[in-house]
Amino acid sequence: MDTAPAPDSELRVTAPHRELLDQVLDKWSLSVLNELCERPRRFNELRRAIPAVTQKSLTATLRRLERNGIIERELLSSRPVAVEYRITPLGKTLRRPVDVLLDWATDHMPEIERARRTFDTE
Amino acid sequence: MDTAPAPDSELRVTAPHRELLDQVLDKWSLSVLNELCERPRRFNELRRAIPAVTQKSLTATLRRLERNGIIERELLSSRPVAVEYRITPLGKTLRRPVDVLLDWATDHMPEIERARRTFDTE
DNA sequence: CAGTATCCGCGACGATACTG
DNA sequence: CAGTATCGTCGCGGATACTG
Repeated sequence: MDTAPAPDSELRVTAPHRELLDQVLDKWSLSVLNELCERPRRFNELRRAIPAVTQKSLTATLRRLERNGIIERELLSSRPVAVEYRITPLGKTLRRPVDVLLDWATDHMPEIERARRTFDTE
Repeated sequence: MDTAPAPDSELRVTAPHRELLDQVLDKWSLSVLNELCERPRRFNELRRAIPAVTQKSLTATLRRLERNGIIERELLSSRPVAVEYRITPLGKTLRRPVDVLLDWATDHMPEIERARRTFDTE
């Protein structure tokens, strides 16, 4: 090899990585994941659980997560039509990284807010 | 307590969490972090290291990370003007969560690509 | 060298209305 | 109930030009 890379541990931020993170960590995905990690939900259950999301955005989020194999959609053949969304085994593996990230955010939020105030007032 | 929450481990996706993740995991932040984790860099060093980024976006990314206390900007009083960016202790704590996330992405990329192909062809 | 200023396109997202 | 369709807004990010 010529360019002698990787000093300690590489971050490897490739285009596919970025695209994947954009799909999986987008605005509503974490909230949806949160709900579906507890138990399967129907569409309107999710709407009620995440009041700020619109139909359109929720549908888009669900499709995106389904396409990436994170969640599953099952059409229950009942009277008016019912759909159940549940997390897949692959989706469950995403939980740990997300938890680590949210723990980081929670732990360092005070420090970050201090940094912001300092930055904003000088 | 009344609403008996948290079945296993809660995800806690609050608005501040989302805002923070948006600031810290945005399009170019991971690449910048990657570079600055190795060693401090000057502005144009970063541009060369991340060829796809524009001046404007790089500047914006650096400001945002600086505001959140993730990186530091030092103005070196040399002849033409030199600026050095380096990661802060707080910034270093972000490394682990990001690594976990990227490892997840790397590990599951094949499975995810399979899921996408399946979804797209049916 | 390290930015700032300006213009602009494009995709994300919301609001609203309609449907099998 | 679980969507689709349409319209409109807004802001990110790119392209380009200029500056201390």
